[in-house]
Amino acid sequence: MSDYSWRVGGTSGISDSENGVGAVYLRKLTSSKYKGVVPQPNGRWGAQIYEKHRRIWLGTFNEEGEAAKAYDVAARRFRGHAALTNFMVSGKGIQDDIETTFLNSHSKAEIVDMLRKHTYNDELEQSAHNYGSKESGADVMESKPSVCERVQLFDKAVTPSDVGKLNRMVIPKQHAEKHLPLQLASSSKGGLLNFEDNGGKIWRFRYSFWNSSQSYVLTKGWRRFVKEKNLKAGDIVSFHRSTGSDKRLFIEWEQRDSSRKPSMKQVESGQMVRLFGVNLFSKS
DNA sequence: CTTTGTGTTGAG
DNA sequence: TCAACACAAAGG
Repeated sequence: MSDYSWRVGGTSGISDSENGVGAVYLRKLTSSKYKGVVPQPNGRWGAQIYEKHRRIWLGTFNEEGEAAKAYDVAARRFRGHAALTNFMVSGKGIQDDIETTFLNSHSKAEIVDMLRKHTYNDELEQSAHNYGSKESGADVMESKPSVCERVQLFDKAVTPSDVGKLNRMVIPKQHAEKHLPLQLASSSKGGLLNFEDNGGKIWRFRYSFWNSSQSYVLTKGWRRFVKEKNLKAGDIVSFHRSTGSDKRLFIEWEQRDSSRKPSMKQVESGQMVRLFGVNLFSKS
């Protein structure tokens, strides 16, 4: 399938030579008709997506279409359900299908890693199977606790004070009143709310309204989260809620920009064991 | 050796 | 943000 074709109208000279130096493949490769797909010199296809001025390589594929699908998956994970893709249908309603759930349950790094290793479909299928059998007992969530249908409530780029000495995070009133009615918390356990992170770990925060500043805040428990995740001002904290009748809450986070080398700090701070060998956001 | 995927640039 | 291009690094 080495469809090593040249671009239409391109120069025909084919210096097939392999002279030690210099002699390069100066022929133009046929560009792909798919978004996020680039031709490789050997006739295969590479997939890539950009974020924050950086290219994130999604791997190489034999078939152009496979590369395009890889891009689609990444686009969905990086840019949301409405992202422009090659094949997927761009819907805008509630995102509650299996694949969306799967994507929401994995970090960008994990998804990219699966794409590069060509294991995405297997993982997704595995997840789907798991999901289907979740009706039996009461301990099914054991293996993959973070996998369940969820919808995003809101994101917030944490401010310096959110990660500073005040040991609290302000929840924008607009979002608090719409998604986190104070009553929800106070009624249960004295203002305590439980959030589950990607690793399935439960974080309990005190949630209350401060009259002095007329703002909704997460207080007790927040500092621990900031410390363990090594949150820095500008990082994004994302809140989700399960779509089912059980009102489970989820909290995720991601760094503001990848220029601040991630791996080391995250690893050192404990947690974050799910970073893969691949240095997704760094150069060689 | 072959192939990847990064460095880089310039267009949109 | 995006793909084209060249090629050094990575892989076998």
